[in-house]
Amino acid sequence: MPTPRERAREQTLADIVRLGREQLVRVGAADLSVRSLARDLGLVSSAVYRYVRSRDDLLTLLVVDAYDELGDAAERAAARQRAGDHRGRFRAVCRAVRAWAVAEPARYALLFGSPVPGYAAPPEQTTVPGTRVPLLYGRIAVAAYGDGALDLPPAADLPRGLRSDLQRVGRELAENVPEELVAAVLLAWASVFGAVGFEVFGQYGPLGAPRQLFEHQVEAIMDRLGLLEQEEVDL
Amino acid sequence: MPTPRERAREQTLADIVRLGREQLVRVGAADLSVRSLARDLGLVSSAVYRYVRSRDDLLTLLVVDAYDELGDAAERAAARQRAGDHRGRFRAVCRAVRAWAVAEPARYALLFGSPVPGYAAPPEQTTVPGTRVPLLYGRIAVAAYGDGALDLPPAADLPRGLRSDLQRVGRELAENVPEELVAAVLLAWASVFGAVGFEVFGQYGPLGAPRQLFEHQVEAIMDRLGLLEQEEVDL
DNA sequence: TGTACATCAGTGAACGCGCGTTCACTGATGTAC
DNA sequence: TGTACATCAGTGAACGCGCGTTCACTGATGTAC
Repeated sequence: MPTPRERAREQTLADIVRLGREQLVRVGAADLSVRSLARDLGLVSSAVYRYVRSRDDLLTLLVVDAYDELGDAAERAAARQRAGDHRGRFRAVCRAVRAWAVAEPARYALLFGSPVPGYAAPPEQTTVPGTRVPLLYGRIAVAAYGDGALDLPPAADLPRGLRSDLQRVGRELAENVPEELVAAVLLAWASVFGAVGFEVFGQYGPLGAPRQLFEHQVEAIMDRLGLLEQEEVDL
Repeated sequence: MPTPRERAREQTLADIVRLGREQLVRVGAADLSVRSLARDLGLVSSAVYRYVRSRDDLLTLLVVDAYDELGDAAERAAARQRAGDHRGRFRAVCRAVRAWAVAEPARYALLFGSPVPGYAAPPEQTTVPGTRVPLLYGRIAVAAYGDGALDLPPAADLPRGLRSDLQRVGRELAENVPEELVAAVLLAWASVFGAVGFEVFGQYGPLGAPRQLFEHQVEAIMDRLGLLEQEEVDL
């Protein structure tokens, strides 16, 4: 049973995240400021320090918040597809990622753009939310592999250091995940975010139909990952 | 025949770019400041305005400088390979891009990371240097296509808006460039920079062998672009 | 070739602004007897 | 149930800092006659 004081505290903390989010959208991570957040809250600047140890702490809060919102959107999108439709699930995740990024360019930039000068996200707080999307891609690929719906490229002979990296990541997904699967997923993941980043950060220049380009790219990425169409599997 | 005054002016302008570069490396684009650059130059802050109209102007100077250095490195790397070795040229460009990005993370971030808040690069100054690398990829693919060394995916039926985008880009490369080639190059380009960005901005987390991963990814990207090995072409 | 004038790099003061963080404090809320 | 004490959200002043840009100025360099 929370006391009124406790409820007020949680309310204020929620306000801090909400208004911090809005400020992020307005001015970007580098210009995010405790004082201006305090003004938005209707508090004196020093009061914010009752809730947040420092500006870096505030940034971490917003990083985790953003990763979680993106992760939620991606996982919800995947869950809306039939479990066996691996290609549909992969596609849905890509669309969710792009939609979130286009709707929230400033927060996308906080997560995947330049590091904020002088700030390093503390891994113990950001690693778990930050790996939700890549793990989701990995689980989709593993499920497809289990169903014979993933056509991996022939095993290349990889150098030792890389093998052990890929094995380590693979073990976080499931047992006996082939290294080539992990490598293929990492490339697909980087390709999706490369395409999204180029669109959000304006590298494509004045392209008329960015959504159509992305749709086409997602199909190509799935083809190249070896993710088969349903009918190909049924054969 | 330049007067001493003119030579001094050029010298100072060069110093501004050089010290601006160093400051970018130290503090990042968002914290780049006219006053601190003036201190590095041994000038009073207002003196910098004899050379640069504003802080945004200074940023543009550094953006162009960085695009040109990257473009030079990529073009030099390509030129060092045999003209007919398309795969070798593509690989060399990727390695040059990654090497530059790893050596110059702050300048890579300026070009490909989050937009600097409140700053928009003027297209009339940045478009030409900014498109050197993608055009280079495009030219390599076109040359390979001409030699029968590019195995394009089957032509998909693309929506109209996307077709015209791809045709427009294709026309900047050569005549009669198939749309699928342009689409494939755009994806390869985004994939390379997606992978480089993930490495430079730390999305891969503590990966032991990032260079080896990248090497492997470049081969996969070339395979998936349809860029054939030499021996495959000779057959 | 020498002189008068124009150009322009660099100065120093000033404008108005915002920042993160600390600290002693007040007064309302919560708790133990 | 009532009272004494402890907790803690929020205040207001202060610290020391840095920023972009303008402006009237000085004095050296460049140019036209």
